[in-house]
Amino acid sequence: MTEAAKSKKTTLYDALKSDVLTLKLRPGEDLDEASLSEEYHLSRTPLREVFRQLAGEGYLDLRENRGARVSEMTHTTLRDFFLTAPMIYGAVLRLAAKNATQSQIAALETAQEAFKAALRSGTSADRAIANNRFHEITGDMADNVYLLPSFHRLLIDHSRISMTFYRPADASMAENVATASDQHDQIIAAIKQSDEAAAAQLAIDHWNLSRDQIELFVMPAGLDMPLGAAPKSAIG
Amino acid sequence: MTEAAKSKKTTLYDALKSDVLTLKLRPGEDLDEASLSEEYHLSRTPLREVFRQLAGEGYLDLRENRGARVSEMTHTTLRDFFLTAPMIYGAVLRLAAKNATQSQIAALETAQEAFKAALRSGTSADRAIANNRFHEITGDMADNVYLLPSFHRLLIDHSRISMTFYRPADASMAENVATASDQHDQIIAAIKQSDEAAAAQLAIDHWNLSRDQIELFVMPAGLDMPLGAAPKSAIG
DNA sequence: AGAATTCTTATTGTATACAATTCGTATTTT
DNA sequence: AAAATACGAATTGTATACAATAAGAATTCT
Repeated sequence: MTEAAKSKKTTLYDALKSDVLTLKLRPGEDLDEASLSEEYHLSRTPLREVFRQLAGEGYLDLRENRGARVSEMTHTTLRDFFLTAPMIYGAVLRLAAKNATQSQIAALETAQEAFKAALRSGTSADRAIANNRFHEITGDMADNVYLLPSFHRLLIDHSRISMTFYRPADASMAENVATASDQHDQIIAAIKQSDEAAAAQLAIDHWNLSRDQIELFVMPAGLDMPLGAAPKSAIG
Repeated sequence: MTEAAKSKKTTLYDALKSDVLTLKLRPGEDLDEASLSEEYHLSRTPLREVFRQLAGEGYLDLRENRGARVSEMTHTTLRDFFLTAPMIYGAVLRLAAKNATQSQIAALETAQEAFKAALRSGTSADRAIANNRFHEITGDMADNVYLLPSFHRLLIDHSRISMTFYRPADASMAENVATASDQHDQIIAAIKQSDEAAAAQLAIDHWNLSRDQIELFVMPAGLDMPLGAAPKSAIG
């Protein structure tokens, strides 16, 4: 039964990660040991170990005598994110272009196919998970223990930010996502050619696209009102 | 007695961290749950939770059914370290110069005094811990959740590398350490003046100094042989 | 009534017992 | 004798019981 038991722990671990990335578990949300323990058929002891690990990786926050909650997204999150991500991801893709193995490249291509499939017929959550998987593989390629901790932390919020600032119905956003897919293809090409400079530049471009998407969300296209119409009350 | 119990867990946590940083626990060394449990008067349950947390922070590696060991230093460590550290630490000091509060600056000055005291009369381990503390505070100042995970991972190996490549008896190395202390003073000054560019440059300088120290270790000063003596074999 | 305090309940933290796996050793087999 | 297998001891993983803390409800006091 240990195979099943280990699988139970891994199942819990993977499920919590996925739920955090897709906002099924919201930032700041409390996690109840007892109910999760029952839900995943696992005692509290291994469950709490999983909590600790996820806290170390930045998915959860642990507070003394007050249980675990999903790590917060504060008002400084977006700013810090876009300040840091280009540097870290530029370095990651540069190293990926330098170090990627053939099997890793194959894995990246598979992940990109899965991402495209999610774009065609998946939910927003499917898309976020597939996208996350793609970037995780570039992290594997970079293979630098000092870079990866921050990179992984960035990927968590990248997924949560994408889930937050996306309206599937918005045409501009749909186009943005298609562009993201194109950039993935270009990233693969740059890595295949060991073109470090191109890979680093694509990292910048990729975050700029994310930033554009957020702008589309925060600053929607103005309503098509004729001049001289009754003014709408300002919000805020 | 929860105050004492919590303190026990914290004591274990701090002790293991310190032992890893000072190489009292060597890279790759196995940790025995039973004996540590006895030594720190703590049952295995909370002990294993501490292991998980330390693993998440990069101090330990956990292997399924095979216990915990101190995270390894491989042959790629030095290279990856000096490849990554200038970028991360440059960014950290830049943000520190931008964001530091008065109380943080006071804490940094206190840490620097402690570092100087360790230089005068402490052991190598004291020096390493004091130095680590100094840099940890600059991390607090930077206050960026995406940067800190990698920064902390770097600090772990910075300490271990320093402990490895240092001979107190070597005059050049002693001078190097004095220079490091001067650089700390300059870092404090740059932060006080909110001089981001200077802070970022000092980060570069500081790692270059570390690299010099390693070179002194790997390539010791030539013996004082008269010209015409048997040539020494070149290293590298 | 409002504030403070005590008591109850729910949740978190720890210890211990037990199950499962790994590792070293001894035995068997070729 | 070398390799393979099987056994046994030591170590790791999990469940459960219990202790300690925090949060909420009820009571008391002013």
